[in-house]
Amino acid sequence: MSSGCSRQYDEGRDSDVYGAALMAVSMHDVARAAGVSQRTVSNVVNNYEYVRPETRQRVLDAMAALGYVPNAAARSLRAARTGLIALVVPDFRARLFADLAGPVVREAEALGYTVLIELTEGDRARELKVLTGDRNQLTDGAIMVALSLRPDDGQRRRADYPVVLVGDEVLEGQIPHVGIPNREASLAVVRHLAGTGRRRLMLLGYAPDQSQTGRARLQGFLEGLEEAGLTAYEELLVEAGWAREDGRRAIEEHMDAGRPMPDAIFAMNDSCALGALRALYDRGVRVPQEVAVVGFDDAEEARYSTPSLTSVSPNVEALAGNAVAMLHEQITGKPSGHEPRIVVDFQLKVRESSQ
Amino acid sequence: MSSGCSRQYDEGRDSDVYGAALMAVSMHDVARAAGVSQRTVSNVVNNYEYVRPETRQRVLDAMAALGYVPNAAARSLRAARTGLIALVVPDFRARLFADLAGPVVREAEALGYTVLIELTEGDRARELKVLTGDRNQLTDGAIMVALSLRPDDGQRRRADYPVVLVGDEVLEGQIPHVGIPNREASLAVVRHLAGTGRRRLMLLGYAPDQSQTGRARLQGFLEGLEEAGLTAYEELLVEAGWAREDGRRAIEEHMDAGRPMPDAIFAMNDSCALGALRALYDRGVRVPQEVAVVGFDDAEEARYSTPSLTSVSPNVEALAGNAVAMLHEQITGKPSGHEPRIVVDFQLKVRESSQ
DNA sequence: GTGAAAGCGCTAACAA
DNA sequence: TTGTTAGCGCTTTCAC
Repeated sequence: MSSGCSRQYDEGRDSDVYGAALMAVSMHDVARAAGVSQRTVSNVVNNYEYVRPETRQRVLDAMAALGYVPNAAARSLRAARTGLIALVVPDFRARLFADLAGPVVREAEALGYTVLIELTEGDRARELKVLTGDRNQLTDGAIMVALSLRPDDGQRRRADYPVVLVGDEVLEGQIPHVGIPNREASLAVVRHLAGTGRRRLMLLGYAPDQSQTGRARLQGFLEGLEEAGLTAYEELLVEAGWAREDGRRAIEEHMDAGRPMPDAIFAMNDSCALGALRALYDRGVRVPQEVAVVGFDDAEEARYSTPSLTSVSPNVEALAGNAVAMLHEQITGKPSGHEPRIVVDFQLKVRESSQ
Repeated sequence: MSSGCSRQYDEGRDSDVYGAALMAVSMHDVARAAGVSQRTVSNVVNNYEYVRPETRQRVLDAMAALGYVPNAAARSLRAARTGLIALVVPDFRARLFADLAGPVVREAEALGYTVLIELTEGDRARELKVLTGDRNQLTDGAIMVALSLRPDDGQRRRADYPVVLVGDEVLEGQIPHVGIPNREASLAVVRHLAGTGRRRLMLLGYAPDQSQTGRARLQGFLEGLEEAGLTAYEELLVEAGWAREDGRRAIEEHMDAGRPMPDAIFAMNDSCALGALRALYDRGVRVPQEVAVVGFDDAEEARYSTPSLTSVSPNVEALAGNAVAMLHEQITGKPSGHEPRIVVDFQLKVRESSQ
């Protein structure tokens, strides 16, 4: 009962078609079938060099015959690492986060990791838990887009749980970080608009107590105005959320209130910009003839809106690639070739809405 | 050396800030600190009822003091299940797949699962591997959107690896499946168009050797025409891919070739429809006055295009919820309350493009 | 209510 | 080149 049977589910396997997903054939079973030791099977599975070809073949045959599949849990337990990394984002509805997932999965796979997804809904407690490693010891590390962390939360970080932050750099210098070139790109937008003769620029999506992202974009915007010798009109710093409805409503209210119109609108992101575009269309304001519109993120719909939307296109592949690479370095403990802080590059995609 | 020290990484932990992510404090350590047996710690961790409150508190304190976090690998190894399920999709760029991820993660979490993402790029070999369970024994099951499987691939399925297919039902009856109401919704679209006086309907995105999805939508389209007593014009069955550029190009070519114009276009999905919309706009064809346009999927951009796009909105939450529930039932081996085949409901969101 | 101990499947140190 | 074996951290059966 004990020596011959290494598993508890030998009986009733056929009837138990759906149960006990794991717990199939073990190395021990393969070893027995092939007439070798478990060690040899392990050697074959892990492509260990010094196995006689004939032995290897016998083991491979046995594996195929029995349908052997290595057990990840056992391997992880032994190796003290799971090969899993978490991608922690607020929400997949936000386009940029969904766009991040593909490249992250691809980059991770190239380094031998599998990616699992956690959704925080921007909840501070959940974001903190990632930082403090206060979850299952399931992942070797995490890439997180944090929305609600505060500057001093870095203190609470669990030292031995690798984390890379993407996006806002709330925890300056405390955690490795891959950022979006918010200030630089905003500057480039203003230069573009000023360079095509626009003089009265609106910043749409401003908020008094803003995210770092918002502040950086505002800063770049103001710097750009100054550089171009343009006036920063207070009534053209328009408060609004960053969703389409927000952009649409803000523009409608602005016009309804009879406030002076800009000749260019720089929205904090594409959603907001597209909402604005819609409002302008509804009111018969021609884009770009009367007002130019520029967004941020280069969401796919920016390319296909009517008119197509000029937008800042951050290098998402670089974002993902750097994040995964930095995480990998933390996990393997290798000295970092990357700086702990990286800002990826961007392109300004000039389209119909600003020409 | 052996009795007092249960871990090999006791020394040098502080210097080893990044290495050995797992392998932290074990139950054994907590037990020793709290002066109880490992069994008791386990009982506390798992909320076992019969633990004296005072003992429980002592254990909890020790856990907090040492920063204990349970080890998922060990637990999985013991339990013969990992609590992980895979969401296997071709690509996250396709809107619907990304939209699926959020609800799947949420539903899964409610049932105690964590979701990990695998990208197939529509590669047949990778899709097959999911079916045959020929990967790591890492997940308890998989939810897959398969693009390249063939009808008889079901044979090769590994009986004890739970899988639910979402979308196309290539493996009819062989694998539990949650589908999109392609035929029914297409029928509803034609009824809507015919009901608003349209007579010459184009189907955009037809392909000779089509996916099941395409065939079902075609079928619903044709049934609808027949029902409404309309003619199915062959030149209005327009071959095209389903991406925006495809839709745009197809319409451009159609017009350039001087082929007769429809008074309504039903595109196979929103991307394609939005491409068509753009082509019509560029050529000065008014939508919906001259031509109505309808899409499929109810992507977010459909709501915000100009004009906003009428579209079929499949119930994605239901899709995700049913898929996770069906998978869970397979995993736990419970008799299925659901049918092995489910088609979710839908809504036709009528917007400006068809009014 | 709690303790002792077996063993899940695997890797790797030690032997041979 | 291959065999033997000791655990990785956890759950759980069997005692007490």
